[in-house]
Amino acid sequence: MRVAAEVFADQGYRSATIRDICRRAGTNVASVNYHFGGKAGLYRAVVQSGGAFTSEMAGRLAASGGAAEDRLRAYVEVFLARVLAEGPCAVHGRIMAREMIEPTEALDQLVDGFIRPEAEMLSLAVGEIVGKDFNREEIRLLCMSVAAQVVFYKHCRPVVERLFPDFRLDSAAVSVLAESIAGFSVAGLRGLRAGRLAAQAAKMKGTSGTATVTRSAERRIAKGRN
Amino acid sequence: MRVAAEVFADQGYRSATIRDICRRAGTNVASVNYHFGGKAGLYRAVVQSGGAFTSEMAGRLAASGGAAEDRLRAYVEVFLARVLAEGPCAVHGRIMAREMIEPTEALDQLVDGFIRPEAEMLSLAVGEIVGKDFNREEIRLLCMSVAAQVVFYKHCRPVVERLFPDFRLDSAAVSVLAESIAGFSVAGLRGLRAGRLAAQAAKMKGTSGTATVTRSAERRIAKGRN
DNA sequence: CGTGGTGTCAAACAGGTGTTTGAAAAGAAG
DNA sequence: CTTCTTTTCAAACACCTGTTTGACACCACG
Repeated sequence: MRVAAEVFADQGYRSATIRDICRRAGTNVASVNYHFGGKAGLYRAVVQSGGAFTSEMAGRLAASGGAAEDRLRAYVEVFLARVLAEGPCAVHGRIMAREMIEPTEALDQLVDGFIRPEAEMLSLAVGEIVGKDFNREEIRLLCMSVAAQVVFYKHCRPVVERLFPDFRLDSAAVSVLAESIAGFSVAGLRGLRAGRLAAQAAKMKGTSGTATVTRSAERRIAKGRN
Repeated sequence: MRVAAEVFADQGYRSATIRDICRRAGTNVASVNYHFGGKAGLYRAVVQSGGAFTSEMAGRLAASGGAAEDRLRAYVEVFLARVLAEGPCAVHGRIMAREMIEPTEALDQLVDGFIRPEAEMLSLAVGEIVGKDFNREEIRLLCMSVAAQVVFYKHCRPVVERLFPDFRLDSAAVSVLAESIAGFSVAGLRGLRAGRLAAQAAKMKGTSGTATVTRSAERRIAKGRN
């Protein structure tokens, strides 16, 4: 039921009431219990119904082909467009955002079915950009740094709107936003790769390395971490 | 009431029931209406009660003093520590996270009282790092990219835990996490600054700069720096 | 002792929740 | 048409929500 997806999307599973759903859908309250076995069954059906997104993502990412940086740019673009999409075709993204904050049993299947494959693609691209000198845990953190920038505008939109009332997210703004996120991320990954390479070169030579590396290394040490 | 803050923090305003709060607190259901005038009054009192955090943040940021990159690192560290803090002293952060997803009237005062001053500090640091060639809107986006990486681990923790079951967030992990976020961000901001400078230099020389050209120029710069 | 104010409590209230029920309607098969 | 299954519907059910109520205990003060 489309209206059920809509209501679940912007009210959350707990706050949504089947009476509201049925009133909007023009049907009876008892019908959902008859066809789905209850509110939970309806929700499960809604969650499982949205499955045309991963293929779209995979398609665009596969089409963009070769260069890792282009794949990352495509990832940010597609991911952001889906997450910020308006209208009825965005309910799946909104439900997923809801699930992240108020997890139900549906989150597990959502993670395994949608999020994990995308994380895999992102991880490959990030790994290529930073090079072989980063281990799996480091790459994992960097992937989350990239993905975080996208979901931020989904999860913190109320705060952003209050903080910058003139900040609008029309389709043009989404484009420059995607470019900003992708540019920042690519620059960060490249910079980290360069820094790691320089640090390794310095270690091999036994010298103290370039100015840039020395600064961040000194900072790490002088920090006196507790 | 501390237990009220606790319950509000991990149940949300709507799902939390005053009966549950009062049962845990060992008091009567009517007392909250007597003292606070209702559930909303209790919540307002709880939200306003947590006000010792901004000063701590401001103190550490002021103490770290001069270099913009150090201030950014301090920002990430303090922000992340607060956001991921466990125990009773973290309820304010958790409530703020809740407010971002399910905004109530309390969000406005939360934004003006806590978030805006921190955003101001972050904006200053980011502006210094990227240099004068970025306008307010660009810097704003970059600030959100930095902050996004921190709040990500708050908002998407359920997803992260399901995606990487071995990913633990003890205090040691938080330290390396902060270092990863800060390092990635600083590298990104530095890279963007270098790219912008190179693009401007190219434009002054009369060469036409499309996005592709700019990107390759960034690449040249990033490689040339080491 | 009495008195008024203050805080606490169990009970009740009015409204909303998901679910169940039993009857009525619609449709398919003989 | 009859019979059977499938679907729809209004009403009721049991439970939970925030709030109100009126009685009861406490306590300083006169």
